[in-house]
Amino acid sequence: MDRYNFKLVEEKWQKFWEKNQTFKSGADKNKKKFYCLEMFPYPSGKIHMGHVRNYTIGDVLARYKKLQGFNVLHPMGWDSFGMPAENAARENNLDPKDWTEKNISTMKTQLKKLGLSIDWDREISTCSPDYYKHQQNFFLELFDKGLVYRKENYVNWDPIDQTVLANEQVIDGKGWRSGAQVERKKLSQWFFNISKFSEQLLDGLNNLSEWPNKVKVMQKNWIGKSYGCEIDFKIEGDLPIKNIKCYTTRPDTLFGFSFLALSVDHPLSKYFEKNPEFQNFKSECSKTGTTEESIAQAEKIGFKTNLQAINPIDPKMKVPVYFANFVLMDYGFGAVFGCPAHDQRDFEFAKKYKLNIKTVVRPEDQSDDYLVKNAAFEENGVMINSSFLNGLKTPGEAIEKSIDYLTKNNLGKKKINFRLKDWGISRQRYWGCPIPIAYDKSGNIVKVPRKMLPIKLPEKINLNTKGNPLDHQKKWKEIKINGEICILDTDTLDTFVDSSWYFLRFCSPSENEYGFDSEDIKYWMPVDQYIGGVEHAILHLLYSRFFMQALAFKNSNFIPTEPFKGLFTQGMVCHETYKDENNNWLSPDEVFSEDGKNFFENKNKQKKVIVGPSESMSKSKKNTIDPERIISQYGADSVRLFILSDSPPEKDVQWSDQGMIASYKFVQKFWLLHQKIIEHINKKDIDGEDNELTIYTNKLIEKFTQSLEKFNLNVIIAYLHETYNFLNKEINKTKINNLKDNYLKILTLMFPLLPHLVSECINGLKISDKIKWPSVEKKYLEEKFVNIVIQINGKKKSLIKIEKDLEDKQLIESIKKDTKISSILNNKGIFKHIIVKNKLVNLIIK
RNA sequence: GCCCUCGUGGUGAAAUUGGUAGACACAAAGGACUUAAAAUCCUUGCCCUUUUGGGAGUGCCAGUUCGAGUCUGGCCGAGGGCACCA
Repeated sequence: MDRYNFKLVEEKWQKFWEKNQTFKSGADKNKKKFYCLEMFPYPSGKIHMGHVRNYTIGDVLARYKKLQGFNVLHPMGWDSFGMPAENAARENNLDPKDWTEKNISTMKTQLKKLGLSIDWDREISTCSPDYYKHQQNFFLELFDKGLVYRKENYVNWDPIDQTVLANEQVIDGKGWRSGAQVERKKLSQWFFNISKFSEQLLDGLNNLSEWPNKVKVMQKNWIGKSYGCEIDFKIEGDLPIKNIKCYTTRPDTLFGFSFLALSVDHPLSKYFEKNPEFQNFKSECSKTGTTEESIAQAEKIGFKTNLQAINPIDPKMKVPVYFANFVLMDYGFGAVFGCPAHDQRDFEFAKKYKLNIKTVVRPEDQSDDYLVKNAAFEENGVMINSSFLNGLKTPGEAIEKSIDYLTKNNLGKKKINFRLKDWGISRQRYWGCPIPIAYDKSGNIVKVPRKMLPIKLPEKINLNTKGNPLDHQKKWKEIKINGEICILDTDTLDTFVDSSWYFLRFCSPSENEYGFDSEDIKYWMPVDQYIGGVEHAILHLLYSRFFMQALAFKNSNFIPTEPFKGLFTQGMVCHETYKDENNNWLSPDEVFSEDGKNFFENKNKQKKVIVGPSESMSKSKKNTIDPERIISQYGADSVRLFILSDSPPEKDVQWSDQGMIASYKFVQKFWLLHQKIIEHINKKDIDGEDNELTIYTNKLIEKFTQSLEKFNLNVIIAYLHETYNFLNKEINKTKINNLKDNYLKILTLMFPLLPHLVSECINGLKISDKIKWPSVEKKYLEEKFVNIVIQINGKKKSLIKIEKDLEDKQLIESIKKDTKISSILNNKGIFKHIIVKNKLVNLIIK
């Protein structure tokens, strides 16, 4: 018998698929389609195990759907703009383009070795001008629709590197590279008006029945719809401002009003600019940075003004006005009405500045003289000390009545607010899509005419400059528009813009005039199954949903839909972490163990290794396993099998060398079994039908298909082992007349998981027709005998095999004859019995 | 602090959705084959019993039910998300 040579076989079939264009999506638009998409990778250098898992899951699905007769679109591309290229280029004095292209070529070769069923003719790369020229066009389209605007916004500013930092580049309030204290700085930047679609984006979630609930909840919280009220406060003091608008969700607690707090960026702050104490306070606030973490940890501080705010609902009540660090300018109106008794944050502020704390809500089980003492009371309750609201339940009645009152007296109105902020898309970086906007001599915005697109990035420029590299490109910046010299915007677009429409581009990757062809979109969209990491649960997925809305806005040819009908978020690949005595990370290759418990360094076998917890594979912790090495050692099929076998795909999976070897052995074992089966088939001397094998096969088809539909890929691999065990045991007893048919069906089930091995096996069956996903023949699922569990008082006591569909009386009689049961019954009377047809009988005895 | 998810053998996990708990696999121990090793195959798995057999058992405590890993309430633990959002 031959050993299975995965190297030869895998190479052979990969060549075969390529030559026959097996994975090219069909042009026939009358056929049922299936769009299977995995999140496209950032070309960081080499593929990692996370990619292997992600793309294997997608590949199993794509191959399965293809066998079911769907016209499958399964493309791949590169999310190739972004900071790593720029950083790597700067460090090694390279060009980001060269670096990126080299990585793409490496990773493409690696992905091909995995045997993925990808239509490579549709490959796209976001850093290619062929791609981003359409994106620049979309930018202008949205600009014309009024969905893009320019606004001053705060950024994390590194004063040493003279650059803007992303939130994750700020560590403990300091720049990751320079270590300088990060400042808040105002910059004029471009924004997409995503908040305009808050309502649609929230509503749309209800239709996404094939999305994980977790992701929908995260998006819902992110959008953050709240029901409340907008209130006008009159201001007394020596300033020309006489009114301040506030947003609140608790207008019922207005009688507990104790201070008004403003953001330091509130328009009113301009009257305090010259006050040195206010300046101090403001810079104190700005030191906290813009990261959420730092804001959350900051102490609540305030700056008292000489102003007073009047309670609209009780004009005799006048309270001080403060500036406070906990009030954000971009939510509500940058002003908060403080009610310390019923808001913990206000409570802490009031304690610190010794402000009045008036209780206006009591718990339902307390009397009207209830007083708030150590913490704010934020629960449901009953109104007290609140004039016409007294005795009402809150929230509910009391909120309704207070809004009614404010509306009738023209003091405020009902308002729905969203937490979702507009999407800032300007990045002060080189390696991104240039913004197709220029400025004339007077600084006015000038759109770059469409026929001048794309605005290409300048190549081979010096990146070792301070600030934004494009700023230094004097020649590039100058552009003649309608005869006038203008200066291009030197910012580039957030790379999330690139990935917000790439799934549309895959439908028409070579369309030249526009980003996509509307006929193609109508056929292929939405993506039937999108697969990727849960880390993109909010931003990428929300932005993509927004992009569909924005394209459809004021465009009757484009119907707004959800881009991703089904979403699957796979878990990460984890590995134990290792450190040496000096606390340096060690890679799995650098350690060894004889007993699996004690680990030592390879270099110096005396040195003990500290084994840390298993964490998701990352270069920084050195706990990675290189897929390329594993593929060349064990073959693509074995790796695919292992990466899916140990855990459900939505959960994290533990890398295990033993598990990997076991998968490899399975492939080898199966090949031996295959040869035995072929030998058997060729005997042609045992007559008759083999019902047992046919029944087994049909049961398998049923449960295999069900589990596959539910993405229980680890379970179908268990069935695979079961099937191997069954065939291996039964093969010599099997009659061969229908062996070939059943075996082909079994191989077809296995094909999506182990495409190379199975292709080779099917080849050995000498079958000329194309294989199809097998369907269940119901008649083989019906059995004459069933196993019935016998319980006594709810506890399992025995199991009998008996004819199906017996009458209750007959069944009970047969059960009484069972030796175990009769000995337990011992002539005791049966008090009651419960029968679950063909499954279980529960006898109740005293 | 709020929201979500999850707790099953030594390990990764199954369980037709309220009906045989631990399928399948990894690891371990014992055995078979072998001159030996590797490879392969078989058996075992918590407690009591020599065996036949019996019992406990799905984080903990209650409840619903003929019957609970699955449903309800409370508690404990782990993971993830959000957070001065007014």
